[in-house]
Amino acid sequence: MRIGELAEATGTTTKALRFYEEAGLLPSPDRTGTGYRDYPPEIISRLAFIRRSQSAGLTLAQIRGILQIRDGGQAPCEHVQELLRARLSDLDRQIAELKELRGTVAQLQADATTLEPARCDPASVCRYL
Amino acid sequence: MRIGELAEATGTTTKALRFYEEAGLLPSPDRTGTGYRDYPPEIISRLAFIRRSQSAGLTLAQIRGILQIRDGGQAPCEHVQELLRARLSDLDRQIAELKELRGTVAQLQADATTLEPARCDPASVCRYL
DNA sequence: CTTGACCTTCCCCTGCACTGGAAGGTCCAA
DNA sequence: TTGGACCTTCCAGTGCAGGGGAAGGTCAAG
Repeated sequence: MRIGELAEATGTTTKALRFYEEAGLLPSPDRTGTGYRDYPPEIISRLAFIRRSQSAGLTLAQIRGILQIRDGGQAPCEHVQELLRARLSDLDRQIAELKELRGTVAQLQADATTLEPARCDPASVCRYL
Repeated sequence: MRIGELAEATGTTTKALRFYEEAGLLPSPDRTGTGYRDYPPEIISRLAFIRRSQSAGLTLAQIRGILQIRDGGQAPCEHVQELLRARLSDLDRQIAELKELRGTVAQLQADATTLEPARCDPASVCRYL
């Protein structure tokens, strides 16, 4: 199948497909006599995997790592487990950071709506921050 | 004061100070006879404001907006209130998104540690994702 | 035979907040 | 006078995941 068909079948763009190839996530496909990329149907499930991985918040570099293990003939199970563990603790950290920031901003915002401007000092720009 | 002193006094770098000037957050300072930037001491409180704003999660573009209002002779109170409101709801949205993602990833990770590899289909790369 | 949709490679652009480094000028102490 | 620490400008790159668009080749229908 041609690149446009594949893009439509997988809900992505031809730009992204060429980019994935360049980035080592997709193998270089065969070419037709006139140089058009000619993909085998199996490539669709590979792209489905890429999309599932992305929606789990993995980066393309991490996904490439998994694919390389699989392409090397191994099962990437343990590597995937490790990535998921790391991703989870990273998410916990991010959420905690954002919650703390939310607390700070909420306080600033509360002050800003209840306190009177109270003679802002122009030199310090704004007393609400 | 020279740029290096100012950088040290405010805990930033000379690179960042020149960048802020270029980005319109700092006014162009006077120059010495040989072209060195020569900052007045008041600039320190402006930089303190920039740092406070950054730690509240505002972007440099937003901070520039506030500074421009102040430099135009107005008090930026209302604008700041609006920015904080927007920032707060944006944080709430981000936190909700991350929590949802966390739920997904936690489920994937739980499956990955409890389920046996169970004949992964190499064509779909990894059954855990 | 031409039109329009598709394909190719190529390079630059996006947002964010800087950082690194090169090439050259200046200041101060030994 | 020399050396090192400072300063200047300018250009390029970082990470992330592509997007935009130019210049040109190809395919099928009318």
